Amino acid sequence: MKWELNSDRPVYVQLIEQIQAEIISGNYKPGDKLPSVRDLAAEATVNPNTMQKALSELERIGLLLTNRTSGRYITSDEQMIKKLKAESAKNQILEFIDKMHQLGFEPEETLNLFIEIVKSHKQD
Amino acid sequence: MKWELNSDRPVYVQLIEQIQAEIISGNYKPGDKLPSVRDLAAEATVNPNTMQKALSELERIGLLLTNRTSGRYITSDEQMIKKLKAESAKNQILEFIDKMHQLGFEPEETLNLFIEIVKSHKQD
DNA sequence: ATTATTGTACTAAGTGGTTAATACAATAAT
DNA sequence: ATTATTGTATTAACCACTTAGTACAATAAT
Repeated sequence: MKWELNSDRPVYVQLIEQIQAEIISGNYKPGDKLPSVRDLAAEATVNPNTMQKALSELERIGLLLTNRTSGRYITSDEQMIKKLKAESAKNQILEFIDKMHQLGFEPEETLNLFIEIVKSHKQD
Repeated sequence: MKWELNSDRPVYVQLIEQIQAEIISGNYKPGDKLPSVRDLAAEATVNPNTMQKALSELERIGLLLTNRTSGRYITSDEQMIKKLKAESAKNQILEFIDKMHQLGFEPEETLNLFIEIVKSHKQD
């Protein structure tokens, strides 16, 4: 797993988002075992405490489960993941519409611009 | 002007974004005079230093101009604003596509979901 | 000339996130 | 039984952001 971290927002929040995205997108499958906190921290070049903070939060949400010393696992609740995926997508879209609206674009214009850009990117 | 601030990210960054959006969307017109730092700070219930920091940055970019004691003004360079608007929109769209891709959606799927949501929101 | 308003600068204190270093508890592996 | 690996907890230090309070310089308004 490759990590993309910057200092714009708390690192632990970015870790949460990226691990969650890996689960939602299916790169991490339900039931998969995660590397240890220390390994994950090393991989992301982050302090173990910071990684721990992110994992605890994901556990609180229910996306991860801990088996004391055998490690941490992705939830096997596929329904939950599916639901989370739909929710996340909707939130992203609404947030996007809102931001574009703040810039002065109505949804129709936004849609047209979006189509434009997708087209021009296909040609690459 | 109404302000929407949270503690997720530095306040001064959010101030920059929101003032910039007001200019781009045309709510602030080229050449318009801004309220004083103190007034803006009071309006946003933020410390004057924080507002000052945001305004300085916008000035550095060239969006604002200062006339020592007569106050601050929006740039009259309409071309610059227009350009910024196009750039901002494109960045928002690319960022959005990227986030959706991280969730496992290809641009086509994203487009369909987007259309779905815009439709369902029209019916409100 | 005086006053009020403007932007600007500075210092001190508080908070939250991050790193570092260390230690402990539980258990899988041997 | 012993060892290694796991998650977890604690303490101290550092840094960026924010607030608070104050002060100064320039100039528009009077």
